[in-house]
Amino acid sequence: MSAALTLLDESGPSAASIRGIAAKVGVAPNAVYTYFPDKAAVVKGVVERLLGEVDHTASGDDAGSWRDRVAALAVELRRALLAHPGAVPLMIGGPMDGPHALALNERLLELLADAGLDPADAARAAYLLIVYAFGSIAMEVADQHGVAPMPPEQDRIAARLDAFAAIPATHLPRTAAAATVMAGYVSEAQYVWGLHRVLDGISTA
Amino acid sequence: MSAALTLLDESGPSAASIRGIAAKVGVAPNAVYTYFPDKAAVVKGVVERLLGEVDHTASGDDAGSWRDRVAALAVELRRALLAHPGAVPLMIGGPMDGPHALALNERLLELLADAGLDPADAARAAYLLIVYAFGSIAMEVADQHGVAPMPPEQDRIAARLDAFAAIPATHLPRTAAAATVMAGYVSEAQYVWGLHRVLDGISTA
DNA sequence: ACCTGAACACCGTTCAAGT
DNA sequence: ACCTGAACACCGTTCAAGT
Repeated sequence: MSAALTLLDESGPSAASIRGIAAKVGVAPNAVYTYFPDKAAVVKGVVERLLGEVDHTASGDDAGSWRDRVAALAVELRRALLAHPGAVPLMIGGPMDGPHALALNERLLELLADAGLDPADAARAAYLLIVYAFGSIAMEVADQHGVAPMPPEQDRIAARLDAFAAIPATHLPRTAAAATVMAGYVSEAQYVWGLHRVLDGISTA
Repeated sequence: MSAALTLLDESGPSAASIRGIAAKVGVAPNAVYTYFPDKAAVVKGVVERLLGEVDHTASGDDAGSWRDRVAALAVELRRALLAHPGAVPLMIGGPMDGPHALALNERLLELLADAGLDPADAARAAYLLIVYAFGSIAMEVADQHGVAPMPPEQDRIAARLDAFAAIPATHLPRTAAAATVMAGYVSEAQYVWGLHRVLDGISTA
């Protein structure tokens, strides 16, 4: 059942309608209410399903430093979420308190405890990392959804350059220059760079 | 006209419907299409209106360090957005490329240039700060919208404690402990703490 | 230019009824 | 328990028509 849900947001961008799901499963719209009390519950199910796709073993059990392991987990999270970009906007819509969300948080807290942070600092640092990861991924999806079905990265860079060419360089000189700079970066590189700045900040806490 | 838009999302949480707006203005639903081509344009207008509410002078012209000025701007941004919590989910829905969004970005780049960052680092750092601020505010709104119309902070802390009391402490010991820790923090304090960790990270770049 | 009434193809959700 | 048909109160959007 919930398998059909993810199949749906693969096809449509924000076509996560109850009626659409029912049609895809080949059933009447109201039959969905046998399994879910309302649409919010369906969305929650999709979010949990997606978070379950995150491979926690990506942060190896004894691999490198705690920083590398946190970074690997964050990159794996991004990979899992960007596999279904249409579902990403649904995550920030409501609180993430399902089992898979909590398991991810637990894993993160373990890694931060290994880093030597006391529980209070680890709690705040974990929240910071989660805010950064989900915020970054959500903005990435928001900035690109408009061009049709997922053009390759190099084409999107060109599109970004075109879009920012309209920025009035005389009135907003720094923004125009920054746009040129950012257009040269691959999204994942920016994500990883920001992640390491956050990790730097946490290390000083 | 756009004044009526913000008035609307003050009243309703996500009642930003075209028909609802039209009713509030006392006009037929389709009359809205005289001013906006479609709903996306209306949303864009609301977002821009809200970003225009940010007081750029909050980061004083010659006050303290560049860090204090960036922090003041970020806190002012949070204040402006949380004044209309219902509109926050609309911001991450689409790209923010309006005049006020660009002006905010320009101001941020100025402050980072004052900090001595070269244009390339300033561009990436500005994006990181924007991701953090909007991501943090969006998650803050997402975590609390469910309890009716904005209970005071101290009540929400109690609610958070109740919500996390259900966390299985045996299976997720660190998450349970972290939840207790986080419940003791005021949202703005966590926001400012994370902001300074990000600023620490930027300083090391 | 600005507004209306009426209609189109959608929503989420409920209710009574069937197996 | 699981599904259906029919209906309710909504959406965003279009179109022809009025001033």
